[in-house]
Amino acid sequence: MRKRTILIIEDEEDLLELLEYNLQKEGYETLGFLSTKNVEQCLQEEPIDMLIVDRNLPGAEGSEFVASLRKKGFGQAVIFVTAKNSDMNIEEGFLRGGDDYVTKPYNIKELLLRIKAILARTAPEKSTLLIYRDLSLDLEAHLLQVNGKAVELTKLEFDLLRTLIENKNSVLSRDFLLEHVWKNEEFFQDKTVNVAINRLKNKIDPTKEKEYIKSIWGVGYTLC
Amino acid sequence: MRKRTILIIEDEEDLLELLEYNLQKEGYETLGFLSTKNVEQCLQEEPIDMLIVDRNLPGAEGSEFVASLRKKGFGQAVIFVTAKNSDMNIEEGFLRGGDDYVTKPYNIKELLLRIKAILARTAPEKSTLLIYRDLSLDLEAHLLQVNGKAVELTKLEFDLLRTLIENKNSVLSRDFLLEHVWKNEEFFQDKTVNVAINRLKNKIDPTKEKEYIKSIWGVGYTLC
DNA sequence: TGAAATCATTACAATATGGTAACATAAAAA
DNA sequence: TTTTTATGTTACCATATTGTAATGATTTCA
Repeated sequence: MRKRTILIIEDEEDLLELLEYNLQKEGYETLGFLSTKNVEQCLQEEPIDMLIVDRNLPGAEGSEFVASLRKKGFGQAVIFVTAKNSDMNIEEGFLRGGDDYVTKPYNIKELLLRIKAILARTAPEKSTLLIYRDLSLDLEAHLLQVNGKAVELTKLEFDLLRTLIENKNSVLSRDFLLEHVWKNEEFFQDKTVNVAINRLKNKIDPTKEKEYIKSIWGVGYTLC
Repeated sequence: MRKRTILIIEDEEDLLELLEYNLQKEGYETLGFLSTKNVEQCLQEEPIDMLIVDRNLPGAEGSEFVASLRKKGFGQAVIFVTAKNSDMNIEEGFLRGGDDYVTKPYNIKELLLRIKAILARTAPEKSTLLIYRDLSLDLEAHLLQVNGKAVELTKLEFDLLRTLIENKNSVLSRDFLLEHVWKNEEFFQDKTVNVAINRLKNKIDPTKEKEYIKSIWGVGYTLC
């Protein structure tokens, strides 16, 4: 399951750090910014699920910034954080596209709960991620990450690794693999599997330090 | 547009009345209840958009009642109202399916804003702008801007790009695209997709500097 | 220890797949 | 109508992928 990513804009460095620490402890990815600079670019490039924005930023009003994002079509949920507490300000925050509002000094536990509630509504998650050790296979994006780094696989290699992970506690015979990955056991030879496994190994572990795939003599292959 | 209907459970009659008055003034339909009795029947019969629930009801805990509703499949947004203010209680409210939380004595203006924000989220009007990197697709105006500059697309190209952006984290197979863009998978060939993608690429990135669309060998196409 | 079986690795050739241009046809516009 | 535009199809070529065979390494077991 992909981690939810939360982008935070907070000019007080201590507070930003503290917030990131707490969010990471809860299992979120965080991206901290001390100003609105570069935030838009980041939104275009990264899959952000939610923003936490201080309204009192040096230079720009946080809520104005969010309003401009909304105009440009960014739809992510936003929680405003602020020291201000008058009606006027709360109203303005909501009107400019905020989903929730927390006043400083805030209770971190409450903030976490609000985040959870909002994410449950706005980014209902699909679980297309297969994880094995530091391998993560995104079935929809057809993407493999090894220790966080993207590695390109061909369709065959991808299907092969997927089958291995889906059956990570079994040794898979070559016949099994031919049937499930190649879909046509009779047509191919056992050696074909050898070569494919070999190619896969080289791609996911070119330095051969990690030993993901083990061959069981006379039986087949398994993850180890 | 239909008025949004808010169901309120609040045992203090004065407060209930005041709240209903304020909500109606804002243009909502309201349904007031002094206890949880009959609420479920009402939910089945009326199109309710949101519930506002006092947690301190005589007899039942409001949050328990909501939890039981959730179990039965009612998905409406819930705002809890309570005099309590400890972490414990806030947490329990959220965990049991609340979307927001307001403590008495609450500021009616803030409550109204929270209602508005939550309704916007739970019954959203769909955004007319789709963004991907420096591509912005205006679905209503049927207009594409690449880095702020208008680019003309045919209907097919537009639908294709729209589908790609709407599924920007997935690799889309040619079959999927034929089904969703051409609407008739069987009638067309896979090659048709190739050519259409190719034409689209040439329009949004004629100099081939930006690489918006990537083909995944043996799988399909995706934004990158 | 040594032969047989199994497996890893490499190189090469066959095949599948994708890109692109050209053409054909249908639909829309003039 | 003619002209333009949109879009499906085909053909051809480049390239990525993958099966196979050959060779060398490793494991098993008598």
